[in-house]
Amino acid sequence: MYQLVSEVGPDTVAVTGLDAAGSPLGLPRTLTLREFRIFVVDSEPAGPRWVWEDTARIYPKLLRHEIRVQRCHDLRLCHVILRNSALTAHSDIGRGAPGPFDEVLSLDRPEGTGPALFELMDVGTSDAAASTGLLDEFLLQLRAVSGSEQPGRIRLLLAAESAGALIAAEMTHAGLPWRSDIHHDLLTRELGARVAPGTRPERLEGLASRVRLELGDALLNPDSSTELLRALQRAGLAVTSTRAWALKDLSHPVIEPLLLYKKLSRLLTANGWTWMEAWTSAGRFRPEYLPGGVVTGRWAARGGGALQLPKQIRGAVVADPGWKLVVADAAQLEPRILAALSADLSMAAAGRGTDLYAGIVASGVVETRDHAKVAMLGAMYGATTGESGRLLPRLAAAYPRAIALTETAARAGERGESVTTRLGRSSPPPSAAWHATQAKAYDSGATAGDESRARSQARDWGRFTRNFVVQGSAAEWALCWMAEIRRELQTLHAVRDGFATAPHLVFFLHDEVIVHTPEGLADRVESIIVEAAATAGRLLFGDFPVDFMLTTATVDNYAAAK
DNA sequence: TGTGAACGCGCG
DNA sequence: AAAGCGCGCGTTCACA
Repeated sequence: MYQLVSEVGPDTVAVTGLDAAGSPLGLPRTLTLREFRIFVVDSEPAGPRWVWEDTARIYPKLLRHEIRVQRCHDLRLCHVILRNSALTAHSDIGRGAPGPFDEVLSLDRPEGTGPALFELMDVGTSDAAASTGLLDEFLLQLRAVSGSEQPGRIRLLLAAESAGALIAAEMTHAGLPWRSDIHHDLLTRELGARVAPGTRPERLEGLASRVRLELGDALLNPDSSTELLRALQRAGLAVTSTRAWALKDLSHPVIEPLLLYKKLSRLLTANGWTWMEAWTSAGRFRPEYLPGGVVTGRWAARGGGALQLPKQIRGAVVADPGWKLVVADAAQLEPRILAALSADLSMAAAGRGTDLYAGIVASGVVETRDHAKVAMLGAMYGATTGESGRLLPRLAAAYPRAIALTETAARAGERGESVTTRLGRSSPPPSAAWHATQAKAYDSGATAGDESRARSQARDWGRFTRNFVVQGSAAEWALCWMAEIRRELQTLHAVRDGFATAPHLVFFLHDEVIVHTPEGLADRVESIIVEAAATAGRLLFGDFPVDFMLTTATVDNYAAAK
């Protein structure tokens, strides 16, 4: 049922079989990684769940030893969920004093460095003690789940979160196919020939000179927002910021070269040659993903800006010869999630078999797709002004259940309460400073300033909780989608096949995945991805009739996907 | 010389 | 004045 794995040395693990209740079936066995590899291959047909402290810490090492597992339970990630979830608030984990699992150790330490959690547990460092520390935590987690009001949901969430951790490590291991030669050519074409770091390539320097000339300031550093703002104001432009959107509609000869300078300067500093050498090697981009890195349950990434990969350079993501990239993104994911969360049949119907925003237009709610989109985003983000604010009443009239859900979440946040996603991830409580500001507004001596500060801060938190429910539930859908894709991809090839021969996930961006696959399997991969979206919808929302539509493309390079 | 805030911009 | 959510990262700039 379960196999509890603890690291007891650089190349050894202790493994203990557990029954469904978490009771040990024997004593821990200490195995070298070579032995463990054989053990895993022999055990996998029985479908065990491998329980360990921290996937980000142990699994990269296993992958380097060609060890892959189907399922795991990540104690670190699951602890965070159970500790905060309203569904397990009455469990020992929910109520207990902070322990070693409340430290966010692995977020700050690269893989394989620093002590394992059990070493901080003050239980001794023998193999048995290491296993005992993890087992105690696992038992607490099992009890928290079984004692929850919604054990099915929280159990699915823990499984999905853990699957995500496996996928993240596997994606880093496999890497995103990257053609440095194409990247280099693109940089050279856009910026000019490569020059030493700290200096500007020819084309960029030319643009900087034009900006200086048009603003009559020969010493201006266009990278300094302070200097730039003063120079723009001296030139007679009524601006208070140098952001591109604030400049784009102004009529002045400096604007065109300045906006181009900003665009290219960003390319150079964020994804130029320095980035290429730091983050790509041997034809792969290997970012480090951080599952659970965002409070809502979205992933974050560290180094290389994996989740900000600009469209500008996606042409460098190219399938290997004889392979294809299957790119899929969930169309209008968050509004569909909102429709299902709120059981709003009208909104679900608007998205059935079609672009959801187009469906809103077809229902006569608003006139254009752009209006439908800006109104929906405004409803989910809490916009009150501008076009979005003006359109909101029409949306509320057409989709009262959906809009009521967002409003209810916002009001809860304004009162300082937490909100919970579909599967049971709860928002963090506001800080002590937040409560202090609220309390101050109710003091007898409160000033108008105290009151408006408190109101504004309450609304800020309301916008956060309003969005938390939708963004967090969408993240859960995406994790289930990806876990299903991963599981089904493995039916396409023998279990022993590695990343060099079998289709595998190589990229994930909130509501979008890329699978790298041998050309001949691309059609079947695409079907798997589409079917997995429907499965994820059923896992979260049962029979509620909401479509999760995808845009899919089988391409040679990522830029061709959109 | 190091540190952290502010700014700006990339992604969803 | 405030102003729609969530992130990471590079640069500048003020300050210890």
